[in-house]
Amino acid sequence: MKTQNSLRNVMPPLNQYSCSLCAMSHFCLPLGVEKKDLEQLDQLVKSSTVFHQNDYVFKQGKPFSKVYAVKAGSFKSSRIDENGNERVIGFHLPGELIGLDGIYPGSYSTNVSALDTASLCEMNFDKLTELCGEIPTLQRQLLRLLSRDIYDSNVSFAEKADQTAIQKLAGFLHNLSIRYKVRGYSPTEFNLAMSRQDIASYLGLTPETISRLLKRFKQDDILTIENRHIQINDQQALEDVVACDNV
Amino acid sequence: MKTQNSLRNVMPPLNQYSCSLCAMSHFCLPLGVEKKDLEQLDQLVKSSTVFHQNDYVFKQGKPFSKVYAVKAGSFKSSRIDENGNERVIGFHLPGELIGLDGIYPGSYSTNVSALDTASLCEMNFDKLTELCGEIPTLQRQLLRLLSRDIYDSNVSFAEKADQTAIQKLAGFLHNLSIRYKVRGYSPTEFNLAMSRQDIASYLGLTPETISRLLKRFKQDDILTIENRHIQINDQQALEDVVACDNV
DNA sequence: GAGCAAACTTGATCTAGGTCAATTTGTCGA
DNA sequence: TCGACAAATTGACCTAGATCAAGTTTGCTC
Repeated sequence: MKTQNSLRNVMPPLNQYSCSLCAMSHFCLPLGVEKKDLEQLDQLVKSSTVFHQNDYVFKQGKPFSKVYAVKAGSFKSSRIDENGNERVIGFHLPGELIGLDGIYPGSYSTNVSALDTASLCEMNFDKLTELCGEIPTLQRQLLRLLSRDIYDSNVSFAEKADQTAIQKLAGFLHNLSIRYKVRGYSPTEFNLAMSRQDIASYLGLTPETISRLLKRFKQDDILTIENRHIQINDQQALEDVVACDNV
Repeated sequence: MKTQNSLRNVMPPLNQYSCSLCAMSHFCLPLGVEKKDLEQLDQLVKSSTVFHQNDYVFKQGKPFSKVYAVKAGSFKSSRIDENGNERVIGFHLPGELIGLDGIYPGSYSTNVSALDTASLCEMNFDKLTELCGEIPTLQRQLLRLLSRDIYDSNVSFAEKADQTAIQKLAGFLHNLSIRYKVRGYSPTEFNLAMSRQDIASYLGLTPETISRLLKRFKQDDILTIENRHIQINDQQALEDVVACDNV
């Protein structure tokens, strides 16, 4: 049974109410924090709030007070522009922190919603920073996670710059694959939690283009895709497309 | 004399060796920190390292150990891709922190170099985080500054998405103007510290396009520009271009 | 202040990906 | 199981901005 589940990005069991028992602790805030200190962290974490598809965690402009850690499933963050168009900023997988963009302005700057049935841990940010004053390793990890967001956006900003549409899409799929792999899911077979529209918005393309490019990948046997179920048949070819656009 | 200087983005005097005396303390780490605590911060800050045009602060891949605060002048950060092409990530003005992207990977992920004669304060990051454990307001401000980078990149990512070339350029100039204004420089007359090539790279355009668009702005009397000296004649028109592309 | 490389400008042409419009397919509530 | 609405696909066409190729300025070095 375990083998079968690991083929898909299904959720791990939700009945884990402690950081020390959580499967995501190696990606999340507890990384590096000693067991005895984790008890203090546990006390300020409200675990496993469950969300269903399209449920909002928070909306753009809402006063900032908490940060969230993805426990299972996926979330998307987006912003609505003055014309009412949604622009997807990112997708969040288990172990990733959400809401860090709200510290500076004092209010959340994005909408965050669940893409499938998913769960989060909630932490009061003021209490978390207090605890960071007492536990240096926790402070260090919080800073690392903030830095990761900066690092990731710098790298992807630079990479996307001169990429063609097909390179962007190949890079996106490869990135998803890596992130699933690191988390113990299959890197070659998973369900896309997001719509073509979401992917297009995130990559700065149109749904029509996504559709046409996926068709090309299918024709070249690089991947098998049916609706939102995707299987990567040739990971190397996907990487080759990212590296060079003359394919 | 003071009045004349304030018209341009000239550097403030460099002989300020204490955070409590620094003109940028309201944008930088000291914000919100009490006077008595600032003495401790002063002790770990190495002030006013001077850089000349094209001098590197650090290069991509160098082990992370320090963060830097811009004291005067401007810096650019960029990444070099596998083909050797430079991609500009951002421009940094006084009061902004540099190097925060290095915390997570443990090495700097960008090249940072001076665009003109400029100066920095250096801080050992481990010592800084230690001090944050003792001074909650300092910790809070460090977190706010990290969060600002995330916030800014989210917002600009979303904004640039559906913008035309002229909207991006108008937005860029308007943003520079605002940042100068906040820092007490003239918002309407300043020198562009960066080349057309740098602007193009940052906006995901070509130098040719930048050149043609600046010409349009000149023809429409929205701005006067001679080489790198720029004067914004109609700030409102600039904002109108950003808001709507049918101009 | 002469010489030269780098930065910038200008014009002509081309194309990747957007736009618009018409189907087709999938989903979900009653 | 049906019906209606949203998501995805497909095709025809178009345009913003890239590319390529000269020029022209600027500013730096000796």
